[in-house]
Amino acid sequence: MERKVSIYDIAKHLNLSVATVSYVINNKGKISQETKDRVNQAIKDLGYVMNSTARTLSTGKSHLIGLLLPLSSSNSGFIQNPFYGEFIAGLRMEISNYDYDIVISNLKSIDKLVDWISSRGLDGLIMLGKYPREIYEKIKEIDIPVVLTDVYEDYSKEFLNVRVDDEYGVYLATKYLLDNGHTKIGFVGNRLQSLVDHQRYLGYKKAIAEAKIENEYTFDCFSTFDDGYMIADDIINSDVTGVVCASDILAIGIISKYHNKGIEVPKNLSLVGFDDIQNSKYVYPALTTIRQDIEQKAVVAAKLVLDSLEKSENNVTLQVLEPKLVIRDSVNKIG
Amino acid sequence: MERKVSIYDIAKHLNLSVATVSYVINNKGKISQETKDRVNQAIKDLGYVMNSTARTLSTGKSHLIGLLLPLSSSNSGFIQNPFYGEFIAGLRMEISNYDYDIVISNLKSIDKLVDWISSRGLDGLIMLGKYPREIYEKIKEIDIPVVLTDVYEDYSKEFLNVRVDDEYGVYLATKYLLDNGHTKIGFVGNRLQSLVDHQRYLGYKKAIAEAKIENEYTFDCFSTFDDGYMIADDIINSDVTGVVCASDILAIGIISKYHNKGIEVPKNLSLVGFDDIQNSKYVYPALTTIRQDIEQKAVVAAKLVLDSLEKSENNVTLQVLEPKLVIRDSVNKIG
DNA sequence: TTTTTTAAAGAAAGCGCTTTCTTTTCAACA
DNA sequence: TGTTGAAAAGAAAGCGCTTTCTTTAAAAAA
Repeated sequence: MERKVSIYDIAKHLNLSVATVSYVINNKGKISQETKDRVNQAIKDLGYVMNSTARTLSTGKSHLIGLLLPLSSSNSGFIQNPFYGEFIAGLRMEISNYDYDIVISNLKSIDKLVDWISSRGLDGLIMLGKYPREIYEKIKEIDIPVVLTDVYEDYSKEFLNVRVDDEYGVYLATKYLLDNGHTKIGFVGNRLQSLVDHQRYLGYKKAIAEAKIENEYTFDCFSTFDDGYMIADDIINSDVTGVVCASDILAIGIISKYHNKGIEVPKNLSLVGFDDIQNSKYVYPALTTIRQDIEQKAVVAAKLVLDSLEKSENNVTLQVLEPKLVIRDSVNKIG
Repeated sequence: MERKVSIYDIAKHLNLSVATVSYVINNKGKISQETKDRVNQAIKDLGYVMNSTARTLSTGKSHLIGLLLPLSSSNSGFIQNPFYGEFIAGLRMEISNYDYDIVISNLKSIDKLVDWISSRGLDGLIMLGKYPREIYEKIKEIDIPVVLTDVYEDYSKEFLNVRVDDEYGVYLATKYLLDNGHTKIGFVGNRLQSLVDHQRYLGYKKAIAEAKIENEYTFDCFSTFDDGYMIADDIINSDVTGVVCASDILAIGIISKYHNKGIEVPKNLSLVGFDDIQNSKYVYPALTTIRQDIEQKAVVAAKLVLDSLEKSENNVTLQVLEPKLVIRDSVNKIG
C-alpha cells in the first residue's frame, strides 16, 4: 500500500494551497465553483481520504462517542444480559445518521474513566450500568455531554437521562392482572435495594390501591433466573394467584420451578414480566410482559448526546420512554 | 476546565525538553533515573494525561480495533442474535489486557468500509457476519490484520480466522442421539445455502454413516424460530424420533410448535440444538445442545489481531474452537 | 486611468506528540 | 592537561489538518 494521499498532495497536484483544499473539503470560505470542482475531481482521481486523526488534533473534536459498559469481572452480569446487544444495535442505527463512531472502552478499572475520555478526546459518553458515586463527581468536571440510562439517583440530574417509565409499566401490568379478576397479587423484585425496582414496586402499589385492595404481597429478591427459581417456593406457599415480576428473567425462573414441580402455569399462577426480552416469546407459556424498547432507548440516548453536540441548545435533559403491555399466554382469567 | 496539560508544560515546568519527557513516558532512550523520577512526579502533580490523538498522528498507530457488525437494516438480524452482546463482552475482556480500544462503525453502507478504516487509521479489524465478495477483495489491499469469524468461503484463507468446529459439534450431537437408541434421526438446517450449516450437516452424515445407518432425513430451512415452527409439521409427519438442529433457535421453534399441538417433548421427539444460547436453559424442556463459547471466540479473535500487531510473527492464522455437548432434558432414551 | 471594494487564494502557525540527529556534560584515560 | 567516549539532554522536523491573517486578482466605482 502506497503512502496515503494527503491534502498536500492534492494541493500540489492542482497548484493550489492546502488551505484552499481544506476549505473546499469543509465547504467553508469563499471558493470559486471552478476550483471546487477541480479539487473534488482530484480527490477522486488521487483517491484521497480524510485523516480524521489529524482533523481531531487540529479541531479538538474527535467525533467519537464513548460507550461505557459495566465492567464484568469474567462472565458475570454482562453475558447474562441480552440488553447490551440490542442497545448497541440501536446506537449504531441512530449514530449512522451523524458523523460519529462509537468507542468501547477497555478499562480494567472505572477509576481510569476520566483519563480515558480525556486521552481519546471523546466528544460524548453514554453510560450503561451503575457506578460508585465518586465516578459521577469526576465525570461532571469534564465538559462533554454524558447520558445516563435507567438511573434514579439524585446526581442523575446533572446529566442527560433516558429511562423507561418503570412505575407506569408495572402499573399497567398490575392493572392487567386486576382486569383478569385477580385480587391476590404479588410483586417480585428487589424493591428495597434497587431504585429501579422500587419504582416498579410503586406502580404495583398504585394499581392495587386504586383497586381498593389492601393486601400487599411482596417477594424480595434479585432479578435473576436463579433468584426467581428460589423465590418460587415462597410464592407457591402463599395464596397469591398472580404476580408481577420486576423482570422477565425472574418470571422465567419462577415458571421453571413450577414446571419442575409439575405445577401448571398459568393455571395455578399468572405472571407478567418486565422488559420483553427475546426469551419471553420462546418460553412456555409465552410470557405476558411489559415491553421496554431497548433499541429506542439507545436511539434516544444517542440523540441526547449528539443533539447536545451539534445544536448547542441542550434543552431536553430527561427522556422517559413509555412501556407497553404485551399480552401473551402467562395470565389466566379468574372468576 | 482549564487547558489540558501537554508534555510541553511538564517540560517547561522541569526545565527539560519535550524530547526528554517523551522519552521517559515511553521508556525509551537513555534517561537518568533522577530525571525519570522528576518527570513522573511532575506528571502526577500537573495531572498530565497523554493525548492519544497526537500520538496516533505521529506514530501512525491508532491503537484502535474496528469491529464490523452486520448492518441490520432496521431491527432485522442483529436484534435477534444474542450472539453479539456476548461477543463484545469477550472482546472487551481480552482487549483490556492490551492497550487498545474497540470502535464500532457507523457505516450506512459497507462500500465505505475501507475508507473508514483508512480515515480512522484503524490498526486491525474484526468482522462479524458475511459480506459481498468484493468487500474482501478490497480489504485485502489494506495492510492491517483482519479476522473473519465463521466463514468457510475460499477467500477466507487470506485473512485470520476463528470458528468453532461445526462438523465435529454436530457429529457429537448425532452421536448422542445414537447413543440414546435413536436410529431415525433428522438434520434440520440450511445445509444447501449456508456453508456453516453444510459443515454441520457433514458432521451429521459422518455420525450416521459410522453407525451404519443408511436413511438420511433432512429438513431444509433457515435458522430462525419461525422457520423451526413451520418445519415442525414436516417433522411430525415423518417418522424420525430425534433431530439435530443447526441452531438452538430453530430447535426452540420446533418445540414451540409441539407445545401448541399438545405433542410432548422429548417423549415424541428428541432434539439437540447448536450454540447454547441463553434461551436453551430456560426453555421447557431445557435444551440439550452443542455449546459454542462465543466469548472464547471473541477472545481468540482479539488475540489473533493483537498478536499479529504486537509480535510480527503471525504464525497462526486459523483457530478452530472445540464445541461441547451440553446435556439437558430434550433427549429421550429409546428402547 | 486611478482608487476602492470584494472575491479568491495562499502563507504560516498551531494542535501534541515522536524521533533522528546534535550538542553538552562529565567521568575515565593517556 | 588534554582526549576520548559514553551518557544524558535538547533542537527541530514532521505527522495531516484547520484557521487566522495576508496577499493577490479582478471587478466596481470614481
